[in-house]
Amino acid sequence: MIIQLDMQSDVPIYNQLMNQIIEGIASGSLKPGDPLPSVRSMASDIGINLHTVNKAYTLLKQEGFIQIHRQKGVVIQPDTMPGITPEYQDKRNAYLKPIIAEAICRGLSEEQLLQIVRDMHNEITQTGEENV
Amino acid sequence: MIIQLDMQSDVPIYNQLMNQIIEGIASGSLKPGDPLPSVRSMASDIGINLHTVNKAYTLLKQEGFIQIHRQKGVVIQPDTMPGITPEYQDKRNAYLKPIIAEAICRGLSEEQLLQIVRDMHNEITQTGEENV
DNA sequence: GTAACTGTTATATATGTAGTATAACAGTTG
DNA sequence: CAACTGTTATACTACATATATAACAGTTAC
Repeated sequence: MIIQLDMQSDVPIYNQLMNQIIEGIASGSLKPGDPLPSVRSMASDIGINLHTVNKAYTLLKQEGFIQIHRQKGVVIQPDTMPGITPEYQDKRNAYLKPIIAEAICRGLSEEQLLQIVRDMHNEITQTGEENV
Repeated sequence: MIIQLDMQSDVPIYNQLMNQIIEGIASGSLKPGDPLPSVRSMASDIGINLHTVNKAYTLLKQEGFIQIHRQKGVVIQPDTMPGITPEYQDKRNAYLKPIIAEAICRGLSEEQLLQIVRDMHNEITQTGEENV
């Protein structure tokens, strides 16, 4: 699990970290039950503070993507991954709508937009295949 | 042009305002050359500060969605709308990737995801038709 | 038992962004 | 001249981000 952070980005570090772990799960490079580094080692590995990692882990735990045990440490959700909740749908649509609206303004056709989503979907699901 | 703001949202007000104007353009309820309220009247209409509106307008101007004239006031871009720039593509993909990754984790199939995009695309482009 | 690790909590600080408030300037319009 | 326009400057509050240091409670290995 290689974490790449952009310190110049307007996206908060804890958010980038969350996204990369979620992308790791989506790609299959992180499988249910797989361990994640401790907050301290992850923090020193990527050169950030302990609390920033802890914030990302805590939020991922709240959303159900990981489990945190005193004994086993932090592991990718081994049981059932979080499903399609109404809160998730609302949040997803809220984030998706402005992106689609801007794409329309800039002249992207519906089919072009769908192709971008297809490409990105394949890019994610095929990335992890090599690492199996 | 009815602006609906969510003061409890984690999305900044100036950002919500930008998004709604962009959605207005995408839906066709705001057409090239259409005037927008002055920063002061828009601010008092929706009950926020002058500078928050000004920030949204200034950013929309920088991206090319509106024009600001001393004489005519603020109008929707009457000439060519901003196109598909490399910066836009990078930003769009950066925002799109985490959404798709989370959808995959939560068990959405590629086709389900595409259908959501189709639905939202139609929802936006058909909303404005009534207001023509 | 002690040492080294785990997540967790508390506190403090620095920095940047968001939002408001007030004021003024320069240009346009009626 | 009066009333509007966008624009700029300044000041302030509030909050989020990120770091730093420290401690606590539990687990694991020697």
